[in-house]
Amino acid sequence: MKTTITDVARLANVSMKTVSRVLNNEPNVAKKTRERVLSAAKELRYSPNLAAKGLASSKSYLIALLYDNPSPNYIANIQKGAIKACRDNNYYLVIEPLSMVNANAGNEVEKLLERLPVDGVILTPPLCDDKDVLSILRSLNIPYVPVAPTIEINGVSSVKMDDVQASFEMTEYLIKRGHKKIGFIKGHRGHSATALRYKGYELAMEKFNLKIDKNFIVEGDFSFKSGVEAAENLLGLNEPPTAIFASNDDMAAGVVSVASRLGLEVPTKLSVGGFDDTPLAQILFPQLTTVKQPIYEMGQMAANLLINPPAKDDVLPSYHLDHKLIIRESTDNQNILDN
Amino acid sequence: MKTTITDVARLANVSMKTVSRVLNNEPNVAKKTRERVLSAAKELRYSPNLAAKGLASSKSYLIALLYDNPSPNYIANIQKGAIKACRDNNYYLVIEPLSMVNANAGNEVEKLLERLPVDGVILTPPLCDDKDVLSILRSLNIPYVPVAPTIEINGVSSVKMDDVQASFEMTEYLIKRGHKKIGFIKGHRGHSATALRYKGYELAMEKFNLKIDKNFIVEGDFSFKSGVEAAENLLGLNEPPTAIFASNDDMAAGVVSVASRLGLEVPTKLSVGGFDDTPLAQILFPQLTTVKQPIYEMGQMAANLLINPPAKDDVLPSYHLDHKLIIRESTDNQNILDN
DNA sequence: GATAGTTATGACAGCGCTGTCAATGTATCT
DNA sequence: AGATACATTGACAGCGCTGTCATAACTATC
Repeated sequence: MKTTITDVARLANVSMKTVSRVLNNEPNVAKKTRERVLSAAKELRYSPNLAAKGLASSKSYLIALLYDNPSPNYIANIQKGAIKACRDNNYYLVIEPLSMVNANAGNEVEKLLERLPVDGVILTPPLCDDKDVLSILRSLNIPYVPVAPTIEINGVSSVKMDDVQASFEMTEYLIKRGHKKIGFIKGHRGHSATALRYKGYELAMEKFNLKIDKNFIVEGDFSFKSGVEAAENLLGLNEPPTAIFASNDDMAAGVVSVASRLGLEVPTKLSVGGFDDTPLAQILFPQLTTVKQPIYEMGQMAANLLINPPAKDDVLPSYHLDHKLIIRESTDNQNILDN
Repeated sequence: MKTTITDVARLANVSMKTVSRVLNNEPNVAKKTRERVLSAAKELRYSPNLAAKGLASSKSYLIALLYDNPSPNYIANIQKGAIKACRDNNYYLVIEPLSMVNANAGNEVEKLLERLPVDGVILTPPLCDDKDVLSILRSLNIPYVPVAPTIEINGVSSVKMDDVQASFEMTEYLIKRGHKKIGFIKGHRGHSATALRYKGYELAMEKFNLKIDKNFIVEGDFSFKSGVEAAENLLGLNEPPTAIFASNDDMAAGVVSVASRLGLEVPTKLSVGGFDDTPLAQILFPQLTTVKQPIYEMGQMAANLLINPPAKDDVLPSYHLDHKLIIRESTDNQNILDN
């Protein structure tokens, strides 16, 4: 039979309430008492019943992760991060994939959350910018943290990375490797990262006084196929770029595949940079130089913000987490410098 | 304020218990009463409090998904399936990634489940074959369903697919397309699917009286790299195969990449078959003919078995779910037939 | 119309915990 | 020492629901 708080109380010779105090790290318990309770709990292998705690305290110890993101890799990492934070705090993560296709994501969320009284919600893109979902959450009075949102919301902290800076670094890296003619493949128009990543490229080019050739900027849509088309476009130019920076790995993979077809060896004849550090980046030959987003960390931070909310009177900033430039085999400079 | 069962009872002019009966589809409620309660509940937008239900009924309405699988794609699909089943039954899914690396997965599971009294656990490979985990589950008396387990457990139903049959079908398909010299790349030795998939290949070859050239069977380990090596091996033979069936998509991708490097056009000069239908299969050029595992369905079935367990006196079979041969661009027969 | 059998309903306790508030113990200050 | 503050503890109700069991309202039977 499951041991209850009463058992522990009896063994430690204190009241239930005191046990509860100890187990929840409440103040005002004598050191000796605390130890006695702790050892009793340990001896009985006591662990509290979540439902009972939840009922009594009207907390659920549950965090929900809402997402509608086609990338399993992204989700998996967010989940891992969020789980980490939950474990560290004896919370649990429930996940709820949503599809915004049928356009009533708001409704779905409402039904879900009315039944399951979670203590907080993590919102991933593109859900974090969905007005319906946001207003439901507000009306239900459920705390939430948007991950990488496009729009900032007053009084709500969010977690994000610095796409501009990351993109800047990749471009700068290519430049420092000797490249001057750097093609850039933009992402999907609708996606907020698209503009930011291009901005970073622009800034780096400007900083090093490299003029941006209009022909070197091609529009993609984050798909492999669009990468292929963009690469054909870029590499078919009279004076093709010596490096191509694609705004995500899938498109970079497309570039690599075109280069291979054209007999253009990567990285000796063409450097290729990606973005995201998807598993693909390591599967590819050569392995892709890319930017690792702090996805895991964002998940962790988001859950943490929900579990241990900053005091109300604090500012509620957006937390920027660190990305990382991952240098692999698809970028190099040998030939460029020799030319 | 949240509406409670008492509010509904008052509005419908019945007792709480009757409301409870109606809402849980218990028998012995007069039709009129039922309708009255239902409309009252609807009017008040009532939805039950899970914690309270759980406490009173000692059920949690929570299913846990335990996994330690490196493939985000696999996990994402299992999750989606399990969530579907949960939603249909007003259950929720909590996920718990585990790492067996530190070898005390059993311990971790125990701690987790002592605290969170879930109603059932879904186990994915390789966790579903971990003796420690299984024995913990049994001792905690928590129902569980293994997904694609290697070993059968008495009295426990599991869900799986028929790897042998799937592999047979792929091989048969290649044969019917005119191929006689079919290379096979095996998977990782430790993985149970490895032997099964090879078995299917063997059976198909036998059925069509094709003898299996030892040189055509190469060992891989499910990684892209091993696919590359295997392909170099196979395509370097004096009389190379006209088709290569790799036991997963990553290795098949390796084959495609080697073929492309060797100027061997796929599928006109070489057909390539994969297994798993990962996202990679569609990213690749040409897109991969492969086998789609019923991952989603397995997740759904597993959750369903936990939520609505078959009567005890029923047999507890393993449920085999249907895979599907997905024919894309990497297999063809034109040239083969013309030769 | 009285009896038994069945169906429909409600009263009430209690699941295991925490919040509130009152009671006690201990330290500090005049 | 007595008063005041503060730290420590416990009694008790009640979170929102369901299980149990008693009761009421029917139906069927003779």
